[in-house]
Amino acid sequence: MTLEIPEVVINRLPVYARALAELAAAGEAVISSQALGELLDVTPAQIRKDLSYFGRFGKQGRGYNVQVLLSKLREILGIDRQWRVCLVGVGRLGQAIAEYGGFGPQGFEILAAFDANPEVVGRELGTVPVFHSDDLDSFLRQNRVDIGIVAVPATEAQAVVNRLVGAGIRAILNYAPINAHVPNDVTIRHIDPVLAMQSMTFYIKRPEPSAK
Amino acid sequence: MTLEIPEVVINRLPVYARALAELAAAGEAVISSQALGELLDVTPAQIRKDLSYFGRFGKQGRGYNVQVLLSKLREILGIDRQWRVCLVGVGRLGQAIAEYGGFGPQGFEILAAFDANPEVVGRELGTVPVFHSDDLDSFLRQNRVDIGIVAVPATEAQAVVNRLVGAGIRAILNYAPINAHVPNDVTIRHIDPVLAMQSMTFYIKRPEPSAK
DNA sequence: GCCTGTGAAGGATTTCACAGCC
DNA sequence: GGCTGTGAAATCCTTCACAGGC
Repeated sequence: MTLEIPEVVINRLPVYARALAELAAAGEAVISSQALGELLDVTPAQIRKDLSYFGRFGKQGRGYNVQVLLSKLREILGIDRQWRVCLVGVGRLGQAIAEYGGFGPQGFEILAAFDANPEVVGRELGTVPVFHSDDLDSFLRQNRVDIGIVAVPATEAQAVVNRLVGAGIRAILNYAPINAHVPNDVTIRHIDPVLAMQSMTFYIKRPEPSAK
Repeated sequence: MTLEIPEVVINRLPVYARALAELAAAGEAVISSQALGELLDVTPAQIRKDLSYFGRFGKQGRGYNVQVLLSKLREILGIDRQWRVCLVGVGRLGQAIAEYGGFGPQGFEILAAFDANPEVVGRELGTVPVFHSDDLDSFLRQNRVDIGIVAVPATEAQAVVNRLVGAGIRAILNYAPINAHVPNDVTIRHIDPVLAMQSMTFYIKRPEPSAK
């Protein structure tokens, strides 16, 4: 039914939602695609087109009601509910993720973390208990987990992804510097600051010394 | 001269480079666009087209010499040299970034970090000295810094970006959850795990309970 | 008068398909 | 025979521009 919605569109919706949440917090009641576009460096036409995939949320002559549009977007994205997350890998990066305060308030609850290192197994990171990696599969069998976060070394990442996928997890946030393979029905996103840096240097490198 | 190269292409090159580095480390001498594409979930035609923006690096009938292509890509991207980086914001996230071992080996040297909190000013994070934010501008005047990393709270991020841009920095890696504005000649990349999570939930949310 | 929603146009990116070379 | 490099075709995405409602 719903004609295929481009992934680029889906990726922009959370940005819109975040801006709307800020506007709501600032007490703004209404915003036009023009004004929202200026806030986000996006053309107004793009915002309107993106939203039109999902319905008609604005009022001609007025714009969008901030609260209404925000709750529509939250519903569309599925961020109007609580999501259960597990974290695999409790090295420095994994610890930072577990103790990072940004997921909880957005509805992503990290239930448990897993690692093979006896130094961390049994500890708690903030409120996140750390279990042994061997217990990952049984944990996933006994608890509903929606999303997996992978923060293990590159060499182990594909194997961890495979275990998560095998246990039925359909969304993975991967911090390991590899291009992990997943089946079509699994969504994966990569967080890779080094790749981001490496694409920026292209633009700032001084023009070639000369023709060679 | 160089006809405009699409940004999507630039963003893929570091991925290719990383895979080639792994292949090189594994002792592979030659790879075809077909085989590289399978490794990376990219079509062979796309790899060939991407590379064709920059030259002719392959041999018909054989494929690409791994070492040669890798060093070409490193040169194209500008990751064949050392880049000087400063970090602004030494909260939990900033500390994790400073102590993260992934940048150094890729040629990104974090020279200094800045924060206003007296608890951290004067300390060292790994090998990174922490200075007071007030000293940021003078530091940037006295030292060549190519890239800024922003890890301050959302409320302060735009102001920090403005200071970096004002000091002549032309590439910024932003970890703050805002859409910072920069002039056209400045490149910015955003690292935002929450946005990544929020775009995945769209795909895993259960089908609507029913028609309403 | 202002601003949305949307077909249609335009532009960008990807894929095809094949000539040419190893 | 295998594989690159590349115009041309196909697809995808963005922007235009305007009818229609507030």
